[in-house]
Amino acid sequence: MHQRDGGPTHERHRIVNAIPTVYDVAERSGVSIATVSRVYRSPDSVRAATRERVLAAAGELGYVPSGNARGLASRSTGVLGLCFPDYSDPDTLDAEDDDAAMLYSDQIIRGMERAARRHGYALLIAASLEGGPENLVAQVAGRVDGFAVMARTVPTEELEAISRRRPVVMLAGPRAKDPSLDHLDHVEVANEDGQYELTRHLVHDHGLRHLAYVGLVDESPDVEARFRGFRRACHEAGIEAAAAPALRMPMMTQAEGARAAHLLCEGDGDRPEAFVFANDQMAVGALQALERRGVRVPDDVVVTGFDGIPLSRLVRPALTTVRQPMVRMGEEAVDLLVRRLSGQPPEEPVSLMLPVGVVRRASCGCDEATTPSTATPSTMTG
Amino acid sequence: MHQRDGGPTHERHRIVNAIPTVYDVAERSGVSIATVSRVYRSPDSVRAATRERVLAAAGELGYVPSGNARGLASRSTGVLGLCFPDYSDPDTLDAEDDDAAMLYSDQIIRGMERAARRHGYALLIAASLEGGPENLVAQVAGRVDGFAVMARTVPTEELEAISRRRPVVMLAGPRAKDPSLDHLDHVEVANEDGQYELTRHLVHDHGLRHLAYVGLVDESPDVEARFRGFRRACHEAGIEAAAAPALRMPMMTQAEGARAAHLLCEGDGDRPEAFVFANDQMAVGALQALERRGVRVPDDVVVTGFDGIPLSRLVRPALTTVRQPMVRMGEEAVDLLVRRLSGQPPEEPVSLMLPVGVVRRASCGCDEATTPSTATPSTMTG
DNA sequence: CAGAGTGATGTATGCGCTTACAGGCAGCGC
DNA sequence: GCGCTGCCTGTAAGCGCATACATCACTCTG
Repeated sequence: MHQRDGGPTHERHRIVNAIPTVYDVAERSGVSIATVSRVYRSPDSVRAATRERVLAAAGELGYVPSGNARGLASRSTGVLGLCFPDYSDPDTLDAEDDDAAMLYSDQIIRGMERAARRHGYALLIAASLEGGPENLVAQVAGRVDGFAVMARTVPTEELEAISRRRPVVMLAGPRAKDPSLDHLDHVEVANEDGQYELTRHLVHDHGLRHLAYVGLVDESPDVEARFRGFRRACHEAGIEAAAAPALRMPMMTQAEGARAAHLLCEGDGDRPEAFVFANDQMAVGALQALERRGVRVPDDVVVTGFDGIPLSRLVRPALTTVRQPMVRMGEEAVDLLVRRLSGQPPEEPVSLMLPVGVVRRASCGCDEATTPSTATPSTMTG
Repeated sequence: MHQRDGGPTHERHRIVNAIPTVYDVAERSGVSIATVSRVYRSPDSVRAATRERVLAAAGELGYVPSGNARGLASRSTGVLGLCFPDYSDPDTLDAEDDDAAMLYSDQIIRGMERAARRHGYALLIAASLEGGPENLVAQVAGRVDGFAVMARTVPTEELEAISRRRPVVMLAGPRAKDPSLDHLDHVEVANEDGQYELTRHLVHDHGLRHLAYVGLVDESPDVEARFRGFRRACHEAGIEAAAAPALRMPMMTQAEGARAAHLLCEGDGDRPEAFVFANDQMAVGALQALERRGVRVPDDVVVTGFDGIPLSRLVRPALTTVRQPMVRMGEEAVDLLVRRLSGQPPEEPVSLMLPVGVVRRASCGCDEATTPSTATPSTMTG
């Protein structure tokens, strides 16, 4: 059936510019397709002379093994995937926030790519189009051995169906709000503890009592966790709600951060002593807005962020923040996937909570040189 | 041959946790596999009632079409690829430069991902491991419909063979130093003209005559082009070589930038009036080093960068630089690939040179508000 | 020198899907 | 009533590779 000697079924391969296949290489080097395959899969099992002939023919033809065929026959692709949300507005390609917004998912991509490569995998990435085709996950899922999904990127039910049959790890977000997904591996960071530590630092070490939390976007479990940490620290310090209000912003961009800064400054003279932002981008925006208003940081007001993006170190004053190990998150995700792929399926789902570190810099009044402290590393299973 | 009724050949599918296939869905919904396939490929060609049944069965089974099988049968994968160099040192995971170094390839990834998604493609990325397996390209090439390669990521001959049969576009670097690759599409930015314009700005508008160029790494055609632009501007202004020396650094990191700044400051009192860096990272490193030395920018010395990374806007003083449209570069690459994939093969190779823009900010003595100028947009074919 | 053992290669099948092509079955005009 | 036309569905043949198994040419052992 697969003879290459001019049978009409393979006429296509006589077309000049077709992509060469094992059959072409086999014919040209005078061996069978099995031998060609072996040259690539297990070179040692082929006599050296034969191998050379085959490789020479392959080189002349520009032959590259088809990943599709290989994957189909061997039932594995050697590719891992990542689905992440596309936060950016496609119309504001060169806008300021566009670049900055990139950092979070980029670091994860980088971490995953790096770890994947270590394990011999490539990485397939796909951002979910805002209101785009739902089949995104399916597209990815159908081409990879396993994949990671950033929280709230994919409809729960779809994810549930897919994840029944292949390894999926969830990134960020809560452990598994939805019980139908609690069999998934999961990687998150210690959002609550990190924000708790940072807030505690402001209260204890700097003696601040009037704090404002900014960035409580609904539906973001990460931000909710951070807010819980903030409230817990306030509560423990005996600061009542009135002194620790929260500002809910619709987005977490630099522009919103600037807007929030203005709002807080115009609050009838009782400006909070500290603006505690839910992420670095907003804090950076606020820093710039405050500079324009002539409000000095940290002398007049303390500002903190969350994430530890590179910018946070470079703005002036440098931003006190909580560093998230985003690259590592990607790496851990890949490690989990690889473990699932090589291990026996019946294994307990794993949930990793990566430690975060409070980074004390100038924007809270600390010296840049101060040693960072580490908050609550923890790993749990089940 | 493909009956699912218990023939021993398909026994595997009776195993509990196997990944479901068209056969399983077909059996469960009482149709043939062709109909299942049609439900996904051309839903309108299937009666609504039948479609529902099939989708219901698919949902219950957690069925996802195999991208491998689909790709094999339809001879296209719906995936585009990118091979990029991995500049980062794997041992310095949390080092400063690690984050910053990310920006260049990341922006391209982002641009490609975005454009790919617009065209219905996913993106497969793979960094070339330093001294790693050569088959990287092959791995990618075998799984995609077409791909982009960042300059000097892939051995020429390998690329030549592969690119004979499928679309490849080259990113950055010179048009095609190697004539065996001159059939490739190519996207680059106007490095020389950008650096020329920037240098000219320093000479004409700020009256500087003593400039030092930093970052002439050998083997980087982009940096070489920039240096040519620098020299051309100097030459035209009648500045002789002695007044415009060049410092060759082995890397283009922030640390190297800082080192370069120190070297230039210790040059026996005749410190240059301007440090012209080949990229933003070095310039940012220099900025910090100079601040520590108590050298004021731009009052004591002017500093400029190249790239227009987000940091450049946020450091103080904000960095005068040349903005490269890196995201757009990725998008253009994808557009070229898509065009090749949908068009008739016999089409002239295309070379795009994307325009860059001089961004005048505080580090050269300009106000941040100054309007950026644009250097030499151009597009050529052939 | 026969038979067992070994290494290199060929043969044949199927991985899960797409897609021409072929059929079945309505409704239509004649 | 008959053939025709369209619509829907089934049949079957690969897509390019991996791999179990068969084959073949030798070498080795007794």
